[in-house]
Amino acid sequence: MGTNKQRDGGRARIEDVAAAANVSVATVSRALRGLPNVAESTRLRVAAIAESMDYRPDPAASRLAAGRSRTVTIVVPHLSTWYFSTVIAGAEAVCAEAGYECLVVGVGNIDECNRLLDEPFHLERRTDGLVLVNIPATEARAESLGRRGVMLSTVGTRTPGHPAVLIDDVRAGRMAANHLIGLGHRHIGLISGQRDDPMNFAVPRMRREGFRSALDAAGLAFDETLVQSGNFGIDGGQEAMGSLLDRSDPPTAAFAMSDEMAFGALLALSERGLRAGADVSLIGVDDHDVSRVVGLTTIRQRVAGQGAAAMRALLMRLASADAPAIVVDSPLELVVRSTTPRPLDTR
Amino acid sequence: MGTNKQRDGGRARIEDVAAAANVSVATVSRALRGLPNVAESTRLRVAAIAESMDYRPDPAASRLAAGRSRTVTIVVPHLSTWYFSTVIAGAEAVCAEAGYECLVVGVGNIDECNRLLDEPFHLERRTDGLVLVNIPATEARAESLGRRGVMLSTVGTRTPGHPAVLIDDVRAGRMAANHLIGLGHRHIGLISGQRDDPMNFAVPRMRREGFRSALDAAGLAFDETLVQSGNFGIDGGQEAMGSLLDRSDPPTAAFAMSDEMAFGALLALSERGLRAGADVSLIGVDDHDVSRVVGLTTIRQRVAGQGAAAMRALLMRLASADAPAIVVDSPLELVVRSTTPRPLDTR
DNA sequence: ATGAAAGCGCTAACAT
DNA sequence: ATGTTAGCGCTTTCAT
Repeated sequence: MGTNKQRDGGRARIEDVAAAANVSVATVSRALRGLPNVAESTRLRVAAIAESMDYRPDPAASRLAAGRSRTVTIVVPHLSTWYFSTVIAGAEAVCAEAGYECLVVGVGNIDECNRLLDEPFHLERRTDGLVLVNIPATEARAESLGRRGVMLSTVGTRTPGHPAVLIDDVRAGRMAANHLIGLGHRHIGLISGQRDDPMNFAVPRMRREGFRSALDAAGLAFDETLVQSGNFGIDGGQEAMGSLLDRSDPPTAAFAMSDEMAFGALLALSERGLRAGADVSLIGVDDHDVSRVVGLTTIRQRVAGQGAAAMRALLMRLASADAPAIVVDSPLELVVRSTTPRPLDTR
Repeated sequence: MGTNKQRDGGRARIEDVAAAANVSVATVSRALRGLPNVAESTRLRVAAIAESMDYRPDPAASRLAAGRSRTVTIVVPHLSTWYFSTVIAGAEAVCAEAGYECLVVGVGNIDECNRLLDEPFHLERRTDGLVLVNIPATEARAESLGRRGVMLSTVGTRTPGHPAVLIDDVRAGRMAANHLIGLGHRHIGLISGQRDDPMNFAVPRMRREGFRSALDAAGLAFDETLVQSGNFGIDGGQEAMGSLLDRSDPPTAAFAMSDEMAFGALLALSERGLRAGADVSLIGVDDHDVSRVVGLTTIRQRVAGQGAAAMRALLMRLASADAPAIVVDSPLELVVRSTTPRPLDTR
């Protein structure tokens, strides 16, 4: 009765399926992966038998033999931030759907981040592709990854030749400023991300540029001293808004570069007995889940959608290396809430 | 000159290191992994050479040969929720520290979840262990995983024989209720998670039990009609609080089982022109990042610490299968803010 | 369309 | 303390 090496306790191996189907392991491998040169009848029979034996290829074996891992890695600066966890959620869903595994790694600072990208040996053969979220990858680093067979896709940054999902940050700044200007504000504070944050310095710069261009267009002066920087979280916003409010001529409105910073700004206001909307108008960017709770006006972005789009672009390139490096411009939308009321003294 | 099989473009293999160090591959393997029976001098030399060649073991090869993957998987119901993403952040940090990879999978509903656990074939050989966050695993499922060599560790649920990180949910409910009672409230609403949510039905039940026991101890009646259930997010809290407020005799205070539910409750209040603290007192559970922004009194739990602890327990058991199945009781702390002011009419 | 067989790079059992 | 060698389970030429 031929060799019978099937293990009892263990799982079925390709060899067991091959024996049960009376074909070679090569045929099983081809049949199950939908490769050409397998008779349709054979493919069906093998698939049925594999199914009945509950066979799953061992990923480690398949990786070793094929040199690809069917795994992608999402790299984010912070895992627990609303923005990043929402991007991850969007990306992971797409990833799972496609049968890929999804590794996630948080890089606390720029050094960790560069170490990761500079020594692709850590990644090589371990992951087929990287989704970088707000992680700047120089062209050189990207190219070195590419040479080692690691595909790239980014959210919030752009590396020429690789797919990217972006928002128009300049426009975001302009939309926010225009909303405030339209409400009659002439003295507007800017709660900015740190310009020297190496992690994603471009975002603060661009949103600020948009902000400034809106002021220009409205014939308003851009006052450097009304710009306060901090980290992108609640603390950063709280401190920045604190500085603005403690001026002798505090602004009548402020644009915070993220909703979390705006939350911090709210805190700074209430510490001083001031109320958002009534005393100072406030607008953020993101549309954080909690923004509607505090009535924060914001520039909404589709965060989960961005993660999903970046992952989709990556998987497409994994499927065929010469798939185009799509660049997605993710939509923005002004959501008006109570922190930017219509001016009472108008009309 | 011996055989020279070293590839030029590719990465170094163990064989290349062995050749360069004039030892066998076995010795390299032992030396690099810190196994016994390697002369210290040899270990040092091999390590230096491996370092200089920038050698990293191919994880797939090592997995295939060793049968272990040095990968753990974190399973959560939702990836983007504050609670879950914070647990993940805590766990991932520990994981990275230990040189393990960290897979993350979100299971939308109980079916997906059971499918995952019931067909460990997906997991087997793919992951060494599972950190289940608020995912109930029956003893049978846990045992079947164990037989297949997948270790288990849980957060928020407990499976006998496996490490777990828990809070005392009964106590959380009691602490919250006692705080409100101490403030003079006698008519208290309960904004509860769904009792029939199969995902983690035990939590609502236990917090409710603690809530009830505090009422009992204070000689107050427990009014079923003051319990409103909803999902654990903002929506759920908003609807539940809405129902409570629309009663003819609305409660003077409410206990929401999560801060996000409490955020929803705040929304319900402001929709009706009421103010938290002034009109209705409110307490939550978690100490969400944003809670201090809205001045929410809450029962703080150390969420990232829970993820870290669960991961640590898992890694310990991975290191030696007979490490104890630690059960951690994670601390709780009342944080009083403005939604539960001292009663003005007292003293 | 199918099969045979040579690896993939490492670990672990056994030998020395 | 070190070396030899047989796999781990799959993919992929190369035959047929």
